[in-house]
Amino acid sequence: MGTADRKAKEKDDLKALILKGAKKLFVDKGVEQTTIRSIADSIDYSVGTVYLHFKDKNAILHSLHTQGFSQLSADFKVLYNVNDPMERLKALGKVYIQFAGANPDMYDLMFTLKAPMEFLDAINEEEWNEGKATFEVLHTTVKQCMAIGHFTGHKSEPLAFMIWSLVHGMCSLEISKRCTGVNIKNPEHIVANAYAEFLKIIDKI
Amino acid sequence: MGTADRKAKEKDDLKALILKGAKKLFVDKGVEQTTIRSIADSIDYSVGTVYLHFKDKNAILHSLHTQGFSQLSADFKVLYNVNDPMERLKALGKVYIQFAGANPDMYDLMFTLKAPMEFLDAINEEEWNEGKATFEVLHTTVKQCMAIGHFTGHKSEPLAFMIWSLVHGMCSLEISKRCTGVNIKNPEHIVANAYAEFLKIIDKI
DNA sequence: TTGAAAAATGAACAACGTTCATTTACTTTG
DNA sequence: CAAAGTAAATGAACGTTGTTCATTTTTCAA
Repeated sequence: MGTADRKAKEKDDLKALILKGAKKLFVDKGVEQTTIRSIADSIDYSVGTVYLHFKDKNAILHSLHTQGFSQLSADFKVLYNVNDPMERLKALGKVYIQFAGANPDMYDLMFTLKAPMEFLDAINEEEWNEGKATFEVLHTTVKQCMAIGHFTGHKSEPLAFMIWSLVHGMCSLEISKRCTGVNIKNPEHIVANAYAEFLKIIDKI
Repeated sequence: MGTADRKAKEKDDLKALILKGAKKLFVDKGVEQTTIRSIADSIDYSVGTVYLHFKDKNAILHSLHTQGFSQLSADFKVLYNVNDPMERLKALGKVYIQFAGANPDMYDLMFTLKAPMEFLDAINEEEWNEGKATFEVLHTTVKQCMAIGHFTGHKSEPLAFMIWSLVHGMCSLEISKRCTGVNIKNPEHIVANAYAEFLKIIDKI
């Protein structure tokens, strides 16, 4: 059935078009400006059409969140060239921080906002594949560091989670504007400076 | 003028009553259920009356956020008994994590949600006094640790921020449900286990 | 008692996510 | 080719939300 195939393609195309409009609005204006109506308007379709392709707004935000992880994975590609696991670990954090700084709304969606997780709950999905894959990159690197003699006396998984928390925490505090107004001397460099302290530490342990 | 004083007191009383209703709703049902209407209903006043005492919803949420910091400060009081700064630093993180675990919505409001910061922006307030005071507790403790020979080669402020980020990051990931579904072996203990790794580290550096 | 000032009200507004009866477009069939 | 049937698209309508403000009610000094 050629027509059925074409129909299926058109359906996929429209779904992609909706996501494209949603992504542009999201990146340009942020989450709260990304309404179903504004998405529909931006691609010259009605609100009802959006709901023919997405169960609800959480489904759209989950798709955007998945796109964000694709982008982060792409950013991680430069790490393939770094053979020394310790150097790769250091670079990993740096790339992560750069991603968060360059895409604060997307970062929020990926790691803070409830919408993507609510979508997973709604479809009875236990696993968070995007997060799992990303954590695995870090965890693997930590294990490789340990294999060549670093971090003795530590457990790889909690240590990896600690490192994730450390870097996530900095990004989170910055994005939610908790760094300014706290009497920090150079608030604009505090994340970089704090990360530098972390780098000193992992060379010592 | 006795009547004027009484009027002022009644005004303050009603403001406190609104906050009390808001707090109960916030703690019991979470942020999104804490609507102006539900607050007004819970104390048998109309929506308009709420707006006579608070500029907008952000003002209410900012007041609740301040109450949260009062509670956190109270929780910190047990630390006064801990004389050794290193032990106090370790206990500080523990109390912080316990607070976040016991009051996830309040923690979110204090350290993640935009509302309280938007309120400060709206009244042209540059400083975030609640956050500043809390960070100062940590920063002071870190400086005291350094004064007795720990953390040599580190800068107190970025290091303190790094520690804050580390602990905040763990709480944030847990509250936003980013720990489960990531294939971590004991997700229910990951925060405690990761904090244990941190404790090992600060003893080494 | 009265009238001005203060306090409280709740209907109304715009914007949101969401639904669904209706209309439009397309495909298949006789 | 026309008619019937199916799929796609529509947008008005619903219930909530934060917010406003003309109106009503209450308070209190004169």
